[in-house]
Amino acid sequence: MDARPSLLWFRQALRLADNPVLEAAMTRGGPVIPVFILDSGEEGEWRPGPASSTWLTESLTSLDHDLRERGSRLILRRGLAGEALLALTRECDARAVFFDRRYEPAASVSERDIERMLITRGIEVVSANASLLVEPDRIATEAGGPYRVFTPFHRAWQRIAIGESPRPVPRMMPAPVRWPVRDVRIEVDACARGRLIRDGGWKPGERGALERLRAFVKASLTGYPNDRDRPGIGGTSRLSPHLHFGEIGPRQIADAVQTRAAGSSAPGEMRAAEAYLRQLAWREFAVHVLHHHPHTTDRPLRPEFAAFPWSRGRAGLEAWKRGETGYPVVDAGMRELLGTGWMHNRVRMIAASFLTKDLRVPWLAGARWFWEKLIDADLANNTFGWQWTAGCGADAAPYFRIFNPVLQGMRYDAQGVYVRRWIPELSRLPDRWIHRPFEAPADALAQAGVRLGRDYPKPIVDHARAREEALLAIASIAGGRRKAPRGGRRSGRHPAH
DNA sequence: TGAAATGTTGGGGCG
DNA sequence: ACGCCCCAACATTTC
Repeated sequence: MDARPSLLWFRQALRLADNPVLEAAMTRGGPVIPVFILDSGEEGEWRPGPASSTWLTESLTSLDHDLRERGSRLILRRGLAGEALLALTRECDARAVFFDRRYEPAASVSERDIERMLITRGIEVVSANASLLVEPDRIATEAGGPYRVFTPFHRAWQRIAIGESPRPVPRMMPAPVRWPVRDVRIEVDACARGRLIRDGGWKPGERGALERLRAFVKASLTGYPNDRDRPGIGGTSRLSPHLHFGEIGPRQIADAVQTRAAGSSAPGEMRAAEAYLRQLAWREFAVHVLHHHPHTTDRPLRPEFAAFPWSRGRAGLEAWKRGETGYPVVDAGMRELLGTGWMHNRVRMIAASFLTKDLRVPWLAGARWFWEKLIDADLANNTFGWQWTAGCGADAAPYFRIFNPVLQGMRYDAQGVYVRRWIPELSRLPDRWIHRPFEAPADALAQAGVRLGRDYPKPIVDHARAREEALLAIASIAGGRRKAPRGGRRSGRHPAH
């Protein structure tokens, strides 16, 4: 057996259980030396923002801790990943480098370059998929191209993902190693826990991810189909940041969910499992689309949207960012984002629809704000979600699908639990008005202690009118095939206008 | 993974 | 008893 060490280059699979990269490295024999490299070049124009970086720091600390429990540790390096890996292979006399594949444009170009460079230097390179049930190149349409519609993608994905996905492998540990070099340094400092992490109740790292999965399967999976769209209820798994950094893998999640469903006689359990797995499919669809259309991080998938008449003003965007649009469910979401680095998915859709359609702010501006503030910021999912909402992406909602923030609020937060949590100044308003304080009679506002325009803003746009204008805007780029919407009346019943 | 406008239906009040 | 109207409820169409 070759006693020369292997480098285990952690990228977005920051875990020790069900990690095919670690498994491959350990199977190969010889010492395994774990390393993480902070290289902004891997991220291209989309460097992680402060929220995501905070999580990463915590996650690396956690991974290092887990490794140290068995006498190993995580080497951290800064700089170009290729150079750092080459230097480390020399310092350790490593013969091979193992890493987890990534699929974002910059990262996948980078890893190909690095692989080629290492091979020319005589280093063996092994990569593996640790992030997806189905990698983006494994699925193609009849015509051999990438999918652009979810439903057929989902069918194809299910055949592969559910049919042949092997059981996850248990937690593995690199054996204790006496480092052959002295100058490798761990720079992960035990920095103060970020406010977002603390206030959001998060626990970055593999242990936190597994706890979250177990709690979700036990307490919330059964109710998932009903509860997942209600932001006032903790009905979602909240695994998104853990998944993004690979503190847990989709195979572990699918296994836990299916095991639960198989062990139950209740028919609802199977339905719940399918509903949740479907969300994993959406996640992988986003990766599929970005992988095959790398320009979509900055440009619409549908080219006709390059001519869309976006609004130029900044005021709407700024009010949206602060959570001061005057539409409670939108503002609650934006404040949840600022306070915890996370936002319920239903509310993400509502808030994104409001920005791109009611305010007609370019989707990229919203995508950049989410990118900066989300602890689960993920290039494929963020890009996909924004283009989907804006109507310019894959399987996009037709542009005329415009969310009504009042109706959405009443439908999914009927008791106003979510709005009251994040907008306490409205908390004494009765349910009837909680999603439309601007329509509440004066005495109801007075009784609740709300002075509109002082305690809570008046709506910055009239939704009914904004909707008409958005429909006109889409008609203007539709090549004259679409007729302009009828009517165009103002609602006439809006106190703020 | 919409909303609003428009069309249809059927029960009940009422002359 | 009957036709007419109103309108809520639901379905369909359109944006």
